[in-house]
Amino acid sequence: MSKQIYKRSGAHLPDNCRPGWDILFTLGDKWTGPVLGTLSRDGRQRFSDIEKALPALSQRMLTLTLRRLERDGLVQREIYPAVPPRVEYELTERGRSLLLAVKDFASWGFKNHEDIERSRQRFDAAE
Amino acid sequence: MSKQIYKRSGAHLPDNCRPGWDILFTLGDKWTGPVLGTLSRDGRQRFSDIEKALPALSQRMLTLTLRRLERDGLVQREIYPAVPPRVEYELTERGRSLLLAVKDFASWGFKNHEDIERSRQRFDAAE
DNA sequence: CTGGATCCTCAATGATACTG
DNA sequence: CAGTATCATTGAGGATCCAG
Repeated sequence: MSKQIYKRSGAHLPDNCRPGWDILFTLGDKWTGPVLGTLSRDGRQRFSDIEKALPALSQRMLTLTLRRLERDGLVQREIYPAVPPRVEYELTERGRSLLLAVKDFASWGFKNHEDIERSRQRFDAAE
Repeated sequence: MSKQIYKRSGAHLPDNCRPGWDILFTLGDKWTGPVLGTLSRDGRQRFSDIEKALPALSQRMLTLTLRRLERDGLVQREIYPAVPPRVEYELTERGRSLLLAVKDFASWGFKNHEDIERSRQRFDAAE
């Protein structure tokens, strides 16, 4: 058995939409977005570079997030045998294509986030 | 202060992408997708109808999920004063437009889920 | 430097009982 | 019927220490 690096899944989704929706469960966890974004913006880089780019992200969560992304074939990991170790990460073709798709989707968020904020404030004020 | 119905947030995201990405944190929780999908497919309906359509969803989580969606202005709630109570839910215009955007994005998932599955199996087998 | 192993906390979810 | 209140579970995420 492989080590469990992730328990969350889209298993509760109806069969007919699971293939499309369960990627949302990957993107929905806390650090997948920032890590993908960093790799997209700054290109191939080392573990410690990503760490520096995202100070709030703990070492442990960076490792886990990268493993999940590697497992899904969104990120490629390359190890340079040396002392001290040197490991570089880079988006795969699939990873880049995902980011393009997300970007289109994110534009909905940009267009609507102010309205949503107003909606939330109205709702909270009404209680 | 309003009752906390949700603690999760995109607060850790970089300022420049938070407006676009934090909707993913709403969609990323367990039941938002199924509930939106049900409302989209079956149209306006009662609390108990949604419950029946999603047997694995507990009453409590349905209530919470609907409140969050209502708070974001994605779902509208209408109460008919009567005994026994009758409450109907329906997607708002904003909710429908979100679903359209998700649909486009989900097509990436449909196109890639088999490759991702294979990638996962390879990764798990390699351990 | 990379990242595995442990322990700990708390938010998300589930289960159950109760009520206007 | 449509919730609310409570209690239990559990898994994501954080902190720290250790190792090749």
